[in-house]
Amino acid sequence: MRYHRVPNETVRRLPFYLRGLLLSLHWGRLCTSSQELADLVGVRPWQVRKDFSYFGDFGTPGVGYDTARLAKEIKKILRLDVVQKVALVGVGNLGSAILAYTGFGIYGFDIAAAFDIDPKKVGRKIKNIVIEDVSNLRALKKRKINAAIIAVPQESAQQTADALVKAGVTGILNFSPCYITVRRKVKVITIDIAMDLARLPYYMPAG
Amino acid sequence: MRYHRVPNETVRRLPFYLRGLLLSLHWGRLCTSSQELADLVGVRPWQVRKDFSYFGDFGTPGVGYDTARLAKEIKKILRLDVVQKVALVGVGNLGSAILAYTGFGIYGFDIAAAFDIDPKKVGRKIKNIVIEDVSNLRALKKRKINAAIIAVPQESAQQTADALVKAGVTGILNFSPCYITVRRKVKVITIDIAMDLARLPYYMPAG
DNA sequence: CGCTGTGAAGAAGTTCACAGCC
DNA sequence: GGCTGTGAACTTCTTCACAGCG
Repeated sequence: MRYHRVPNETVRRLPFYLRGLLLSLHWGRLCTSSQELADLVGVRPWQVRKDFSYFGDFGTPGVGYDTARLAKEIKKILRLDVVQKVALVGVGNLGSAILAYTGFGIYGFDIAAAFDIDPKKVGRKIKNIVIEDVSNLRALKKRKINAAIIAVPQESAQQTADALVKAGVTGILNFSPCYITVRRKVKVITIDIAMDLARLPYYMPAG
Repeated sequence: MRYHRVPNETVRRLPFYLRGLLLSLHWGRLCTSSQELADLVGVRPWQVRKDFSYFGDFGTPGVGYDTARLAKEIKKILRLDVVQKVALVGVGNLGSAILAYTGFGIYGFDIAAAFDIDPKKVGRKIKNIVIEDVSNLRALKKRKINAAIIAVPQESAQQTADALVKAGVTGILNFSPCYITVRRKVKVITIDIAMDLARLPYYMPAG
């Protein structure tokens, strides 16, 4: 199985497995079976085994997976074994919430800089980070930041992305409700909150 | 094609099409072709046509789709043609940002109530909404609210979901980084920001 | 001609069932 | 006996290619 292409869906599930394993580890479980891990993340055991099989033989038959080792392996696969510096662009309501969020740390992310276009915000300090003017984006490469979170209004999302790519950013998490085009080699993941909410009623029984 | 099961992926794309159509409408386009719409949302034209074909013949050969009509049809399919009342539980950083967000309106959502467990927050007013104590969740059914957004800390997410389901909620948008179990018939969509960020480095060229 | 709608072909992802190891 | 790893079957989704209508 080792030589197959890894499905995108498998990659999407890896962070979920990691979360489950860290939880399992936190509970003191030295060993975690595919069944236990599956229950923790809401999938089926064979899916778990199949997913891991793309990367190697991590488990021990009759026993399960070494919790700590598997967590480490997944971190390596996802390249979360080194600290990933991230820039935040747009410190409005959502941007501020992201800055205040402490959940990124366990995955090795460090929000190392924050930018805004509003002169009233520039210079203010949130969580030890001084908000800079967006013109400073140019210097991102020098600061070894190559991922960014976009939390600006929709109408400036594309130009923000363009500036980021120009500054050497190769990964973007976009919270603006719009489709962003970038050159191949740059990965954009868009989270559109309203869009996810919008498909909820479809699945809800009539009321 | 009309009698086939609708793929989940198609349902996931419908809100994107709706966003594109509303944009097209905003630009005064009476007619939108599958090619134009595809460009607006980042898919291929045949995907657009196939997706719509599950629901009916909305287009005119040689011309395209009547922009306003198609938007209306999608709203009907997604049940966004009636106002959907939504409750927000957890008015922390993220919850406040969601309350302040104005992007839900165009899809017919009305955040009609907000709840928190912190007595210091209860009674405060944000955007014309008075924050209530979580014990008031019980009355949701009477208030005809059957969808909710969970923005509470991870450790209270499951119990919040349980309380919501008990109160008659059948659709939940969950922002807590954890897997929530509910009985069949209740739809949960989870947005885990850190999880989406966590798969970004995998796709980024080494740096 | 241009653009839609769709069966059929192809690709991608999931589930099964069981061999094999502890 | 228990649990992993995986080819093969199956299901789901995407893409193609083109008939058919305006």
